[in-house]
Amino acid sequence: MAKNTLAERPKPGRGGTELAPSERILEVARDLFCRDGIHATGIDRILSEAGASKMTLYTRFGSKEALVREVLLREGADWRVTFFAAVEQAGPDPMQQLLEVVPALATWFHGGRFYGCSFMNASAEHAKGDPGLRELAACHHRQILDFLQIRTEAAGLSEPGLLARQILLTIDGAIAALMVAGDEAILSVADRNLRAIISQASIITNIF
Amino acid sequence: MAKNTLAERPKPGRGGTELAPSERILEVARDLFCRDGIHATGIDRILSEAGASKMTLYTRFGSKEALVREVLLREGADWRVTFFAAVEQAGPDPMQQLLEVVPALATWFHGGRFYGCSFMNASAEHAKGDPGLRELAACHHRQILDFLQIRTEAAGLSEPGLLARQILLTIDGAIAALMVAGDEAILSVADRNLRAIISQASIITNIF
DNA sequence: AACCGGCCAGACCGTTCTGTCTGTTTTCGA
DNA sequence: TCGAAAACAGACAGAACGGTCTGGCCGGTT
Repeated sequence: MAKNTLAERPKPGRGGTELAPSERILEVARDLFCRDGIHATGIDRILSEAGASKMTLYTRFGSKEALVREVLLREGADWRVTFFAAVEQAGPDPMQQLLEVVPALATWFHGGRFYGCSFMNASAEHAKGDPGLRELAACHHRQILDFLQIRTEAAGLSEPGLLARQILLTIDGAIAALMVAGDEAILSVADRNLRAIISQASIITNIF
Repeated sequence: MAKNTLAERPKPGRGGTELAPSERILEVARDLFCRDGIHATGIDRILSEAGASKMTLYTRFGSKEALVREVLLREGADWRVTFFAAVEQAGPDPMQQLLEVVPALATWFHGGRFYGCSFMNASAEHAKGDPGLRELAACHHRQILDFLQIRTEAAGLSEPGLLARQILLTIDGAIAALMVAGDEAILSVADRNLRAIISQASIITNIF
């Protein structure tokens, strides 16, 4: 009978906070997609770990593909919040904040939940050039770029837009290399690259 | 009847060169794995496009996983040959060769067969931290690093080992960003990063 | 008290996946 | 010319996949 199955249901919330089933699905899917890959993670596994049923998933999200999309949106948004906060933790000085970029990556990497950039990972395991995926990633990149450019402008560095893109490229490289190699030594190399790029923009500025 | 099926078999070689079935499997698998992803590419599709049979695949390679491994080895080796040749095409001067790194990436990108780094892609769609995959990627990276370091030493740049790693990180970032965004404008940003890094190493050298 | 929307359990469907196996045809060297 | 090896086609198995559907249990609303 199903009389006691619901009574034995795993407690949804720890410490008083109850998460809705669709929310648990989103959280579990995010973890599994990032850790093991999207195609390698089946619906059934997500649902069993989230303690949710298929109906909940398909009424709330519609399809696995739509779930992937929402997971990417959430993961990107959360990443930006965390990353931006870590950078701003360096203090009010924009230059100090820019130099905090690599330490912020280090914090992420050492946090134990580092599986690389979810947009890179998603792109890697889908047909290259997928327009929907490209759009999501472009939106994510655009917002990081804006955040960086505000700092490069405030720091009075030359060509702040270009410099922001240079810094973002350095971040991308560090994330990709960290995911593949899992070696934190890459971070010091990235830091050196970051400083070289910034100092180049500083030198040009100081000349004028 | 199967009397004429083999007679209608697609010609294996164009222009006189006949490839062995296992070779055709390897080539097709490489294309499909890189373009569409490993998990998204089924055995049957590889075999049908290669015009080979399952028995050939499983007697020669043993499993899909082993095929993936061989594909990665071959793809990495071929990439290095092509990339190194493109860099050396710049002439005998090591500094000129180092500056040719980004144009070499541009050639690859515009070649129409650009699907990003196969090691990054494979890592992205497998469990993060897979030791077999890490080893393959580390071997690939090591060989690129050696190639670069020979040039940074020959160019008389300071800390050539570190500089080689800085350049490789720049390459990784450019490849990752190119795969996700598909926008060649990234290449000019990468070129600027490369020059900043090299010029930093030059300045330090010239001081002493 | 009756009801209704949200959720769950799990059966079920058709498809696809990797991998095995049988039997036949081609190829090629002894 | 003959026989072994290689490669073929394709059926098959067992599992997993995404997705649909039924039926039942809840808690909150009226």
